[in-house]
Amino acid sequence: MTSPASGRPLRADALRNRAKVLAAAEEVFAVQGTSSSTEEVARKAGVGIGTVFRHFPTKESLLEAVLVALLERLAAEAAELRSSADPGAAFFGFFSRVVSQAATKQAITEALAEAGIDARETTGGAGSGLTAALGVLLERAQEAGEVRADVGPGEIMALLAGMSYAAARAGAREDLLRIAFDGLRSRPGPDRGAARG
Amino acid sequence: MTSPASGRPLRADALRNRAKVLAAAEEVFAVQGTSSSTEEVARKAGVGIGTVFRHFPTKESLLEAVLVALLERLAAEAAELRSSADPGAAFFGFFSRVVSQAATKQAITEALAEAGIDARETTGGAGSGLTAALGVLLERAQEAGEVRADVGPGEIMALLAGMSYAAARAGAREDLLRIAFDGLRSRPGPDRGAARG
DNA sequence: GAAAATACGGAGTAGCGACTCCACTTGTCA
DNA sequence: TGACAAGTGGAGTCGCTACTCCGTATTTTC
Repeated sequence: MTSPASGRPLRADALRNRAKVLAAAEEVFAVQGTSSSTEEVARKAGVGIGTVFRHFPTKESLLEAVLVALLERLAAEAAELRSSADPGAAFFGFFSRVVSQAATKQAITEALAEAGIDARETTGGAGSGLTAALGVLLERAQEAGEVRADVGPGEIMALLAGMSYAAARAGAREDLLRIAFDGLRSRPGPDRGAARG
Repeated sequence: MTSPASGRPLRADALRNRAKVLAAAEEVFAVQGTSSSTEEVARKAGVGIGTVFRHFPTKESLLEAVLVALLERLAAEAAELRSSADPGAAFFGFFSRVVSQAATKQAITEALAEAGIDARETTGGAGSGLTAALGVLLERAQEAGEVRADVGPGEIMALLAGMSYAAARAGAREDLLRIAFDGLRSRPGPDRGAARG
């Protein structure tokens, strides 16, 4: 992602500007939501609008780049916890961290929701790295008996997105996580038919 | 809401049109999201744009009217279940129903999220009726030992909004509800410090 | 059933936001 | 260091959408 698809590498100043735009976009989208204008991003980055569009030809492509960057960072964090001595704490701690970040950074919720869609369709999309890293954390926590055995990474991604959404709007983050975590820890009992549609 | 704040009651045709607009707005917002244009609503209702704006002077006021109507309907449903013989089934069944509706009707998720904000601030806003009705269902389920005692209506509203969001984007509705319901049923154990931020 | 009051429809206005275009600047390479 | 390629900035275009205005139609009232 540091050189154009066709031809030479980017010029030094262009590379610098690209990074500035990406950073600015991340901040603007995180705080004010993804419907913020491209001009706002350009202003924050200290470049002209033309420059933004040169690097990211549509708003959608800019948004996508930001979301991918967010997901990659989360995936890296998850990967670091892979060999933690306490798999339960690693899993639940990571989950909490993501939700608490999302409460102030709206873009994360959207990234998770999109990645969740990907995960369900098993398309090797943007979120596959996070899904994979999360899968390892999940598996280890399950082996340690800290998380019920009948859930997969896809459900966790969806739960992550849902909790992030709820926490960002209504507060009550800790109460919600308490409920979700107890649900994740509980051994599946006999089906009481409660989830009928 | 059937006569203007100042003066005479609405003319018969105006009353008719108001209802048509409200119904059309509900459908359009539910299916295509709340960023659909007012013109789309007018077309669906079979009236001119001028008529829409005569009844609802801003788009925001139209949206609010739709959301309030949705919340009132949900509150009425909840109220009907108040005297059910099986409080657990009543509570969980209602919860499932709302989430499964929200999966296809985006407006519901937004209404719930707004109501969740209301509920937390104890503002007697649009969602207070639903929060109250839900509170009764919750309390009865708690007395019957079907739901843990340490959650209140506010958390349930937030959970409802979060699950609706997740179910609408990522699917996996039943899996998510299974986790959430087990979390709601579980007796609160010793604090394992998992919900730290 | 006619006058007065009320409501309707939809062309028109205003403003915003994504995206383009090109004269000008900056970096690269021999 | 000069020539050329690459990149920049921001005024301008285009399309979309919330909202207004007013001539016409409908309802109510007496």
